[in-house]
Amino acid sequence: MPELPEVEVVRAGLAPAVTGARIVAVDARDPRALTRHAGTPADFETRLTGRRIRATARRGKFLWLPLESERPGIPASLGGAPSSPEAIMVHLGMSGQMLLRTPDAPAERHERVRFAIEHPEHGELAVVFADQRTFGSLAIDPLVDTPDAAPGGSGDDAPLVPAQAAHIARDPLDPAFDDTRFRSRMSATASAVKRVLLDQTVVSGIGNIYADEALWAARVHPETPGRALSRRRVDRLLAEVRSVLVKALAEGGTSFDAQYVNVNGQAGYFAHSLSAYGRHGQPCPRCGRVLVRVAFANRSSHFCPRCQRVG
DNA sequence: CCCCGGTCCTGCGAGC
DNA sequence: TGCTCGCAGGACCGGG
Repeated sequence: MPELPEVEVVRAGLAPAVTGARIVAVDARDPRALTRHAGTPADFETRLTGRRIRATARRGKFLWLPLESERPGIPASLGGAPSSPEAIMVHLGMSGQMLLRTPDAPAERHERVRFAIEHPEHGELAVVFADQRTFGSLAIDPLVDTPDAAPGGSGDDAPLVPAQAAHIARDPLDPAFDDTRFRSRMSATASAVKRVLLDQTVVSGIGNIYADEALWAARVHPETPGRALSRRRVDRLLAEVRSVLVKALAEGGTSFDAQYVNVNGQAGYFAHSLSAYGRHGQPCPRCGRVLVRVAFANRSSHFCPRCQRVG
């Protein structure tokens, strides 16, 4: 559910509170939140305590907090050897939340990890990772150079990306997104176009909701083989992908239930603007035909059988 | 190599 | 009214 717009809302919400803040304490109370962390929960806690957060960054649905390279207490200017760059990697999965709370705030219902931070201007805060379905995870991950030397993602100019996200394509709102590569990947596959949109190595940030919305807007049937789309149709689809992501971002993302919320626990408004997703049985906003839902790749596709045809 | 489908997890709501 | 079961899906992995 958290797709690009939702993760960007979270990143932008965290940015002013965590940029420049020092991590005072870490409580990794649920090891299931650290399944992608190479060490133990205790290792996660001790390696982060005392570190300073340099920035916030996002590529697709992956969010990370780059850390200052200086080791705690030993500035590089005083001869302290800088550690190789690393970041706190965050993936919200299906139901993960990053919440900003007061230092003494009671535990959240599905709280997994809590950071106590101290910001030079805002003072003490708690950053809480809560996650009902436990598909989300945190990790300390080394940062590696981007092959194209462009910034690793939105929010940070450094040409660095977490190793765990290095294989993920840039997202369609990234200025360094490669349209040509996207077109060639699409035209080279027999896979259904929707499967390609969901493939994070082709284009990142799109999940089931925005895939269905973009396909509806572009009048493309989700099962159309990628290679059956003309260049013109691929360009139109990519333009609609960008359009729907930008609109959703402007409305704070899509919230159906209490799962997706911003850092203050508030819902987004884009659910009211959905044209196809979750609207099966209701008329197509464009032609009036009843929208349908069909099983697709262990999830569902929602589309208009009149506006969206294979081929 | 390419493509597809199974798997993890928890809470909710539809339906009996 | 109370229970059970199916569904929601992001990313990864293994089989065909």
